Amino acid sequence: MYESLELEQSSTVDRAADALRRALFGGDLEPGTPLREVALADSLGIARSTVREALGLLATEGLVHRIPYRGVVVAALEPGDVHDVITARLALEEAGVRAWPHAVAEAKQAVHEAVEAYATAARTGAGPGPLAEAHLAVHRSLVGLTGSNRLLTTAAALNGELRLALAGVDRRRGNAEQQVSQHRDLVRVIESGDSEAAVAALRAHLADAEESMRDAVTADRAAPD
Amino acid sequence: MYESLELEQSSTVDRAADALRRALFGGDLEPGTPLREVALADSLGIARSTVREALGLLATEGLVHRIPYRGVVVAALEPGDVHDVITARLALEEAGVRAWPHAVAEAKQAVHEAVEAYATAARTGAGPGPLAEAHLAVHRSLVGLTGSNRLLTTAAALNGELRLALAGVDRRRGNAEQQVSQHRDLVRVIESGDSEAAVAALRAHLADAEESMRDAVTADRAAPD
DNA sequence: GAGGACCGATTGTCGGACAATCAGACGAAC
DNA sequence: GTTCGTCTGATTGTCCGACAATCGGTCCTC
Repeated sequence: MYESLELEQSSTVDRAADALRRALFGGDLEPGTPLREVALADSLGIARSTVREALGLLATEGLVHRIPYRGVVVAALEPGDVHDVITARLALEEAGVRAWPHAVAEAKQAVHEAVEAYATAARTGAGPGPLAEAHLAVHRSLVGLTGSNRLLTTAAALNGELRLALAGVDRRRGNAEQQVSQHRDLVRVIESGDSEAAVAALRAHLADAEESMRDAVTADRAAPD
Repeated sequence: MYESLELEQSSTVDRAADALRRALFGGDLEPGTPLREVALADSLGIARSTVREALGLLATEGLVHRIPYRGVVVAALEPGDVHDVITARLALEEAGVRAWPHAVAEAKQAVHEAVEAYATAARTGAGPGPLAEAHLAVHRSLVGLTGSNRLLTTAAALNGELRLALAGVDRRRGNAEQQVSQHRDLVRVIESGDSEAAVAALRAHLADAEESMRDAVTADRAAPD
């Protein structure tokens, strides 16, 4: 009885980390901007040690970099990082695609739901942030096909690193509907059961994504408005 | 000039985390043992806040679990976790194996060196700890074939979770030489260029490993000597 | 202009303090 | 006898203030 009840407890560190994440994804902070501990502490109204812990969290997520005795700076996605992350994502999502035939029904269902959520987000004209989130949720659902929670969490971490840059890409392209149909096609190929074709489609899709993202990153670097 | 020079700076947190890791891998701590902050603090001769940060590190590595207001306990590898970790490792190493034809020469070289190091470790009768480390290094070198640093770090994290249990397996089996030759065969198949055969061999190898590890974990659970 | 000594700013670590929360014991009420 | 409230001790979460270590930059000397 009462199995569905749940009460999430929120520590101050978590709330601080959330606030910082929102600020990062909001795009107010340029990559390279230093995050001063004392300034954040009395800006958030919490102690410096708590800020430190929150920043440590973000650092392990790859959203910021901590340099000893120099402080924490907003992570900048180098072009080389884009390739690294995309390679990693390909490995994870390819594993998911290959696992489709043996995947549990819920995981398959989750893929469809993620695509539909992405479609409605695009149709209703959601902002760049939520749209990017819905997009990445589709890719995460592919990883979910493997059935490994650990792969899912690493996929989420990788997505976190990309979320900022990806919002820029969507803003730049603005062809959300086309993006959605491209993902619909991808899922259709996956469902067909032809693993090799599905992997090839995924590879092409991610190669395309890498190119767009690399352009976005270098553009940001050239003209950081 | 002087490119080879380097001076690693060690923070107190890192040294504390290392000490705790050694204690964990040393096997003195049973899974489920609570790690009290104040006790560790004056046992290590450092402040409690520093201990907290070090424990946070280990928690993100999955070596310990932190329960709010309850403390951190040594992580216990449930049988379900074994499957989860092995599935994740299979995804990563399979990606590496498939990348063999396009991998850079250094990465291929690293695989051979890892196997040789494993062989000498087995031949010279290294202890269970170093032997397990050499074993896992071989598998990590496979992930290195993908060329993605992020995949390598997640592989390292997954290996960390297994290191404890794996030492138990090697101790139990004691057929180190046979294990080495099995890995030699695996690498030979990978080198052959037949990706499908290589993946099949890897899958069989990991399935075998999963079984051994599951047995070891359940045995530890039944008789935690 | 190269090298060295200072300086302000920031982080890393420490120690102590207090509130929040937990597990367990104890006892009262039905 | 079970359930519930209360209490208590232990432990963690958070805060605060302090100081040493380290960094980047400036100035000064030669």
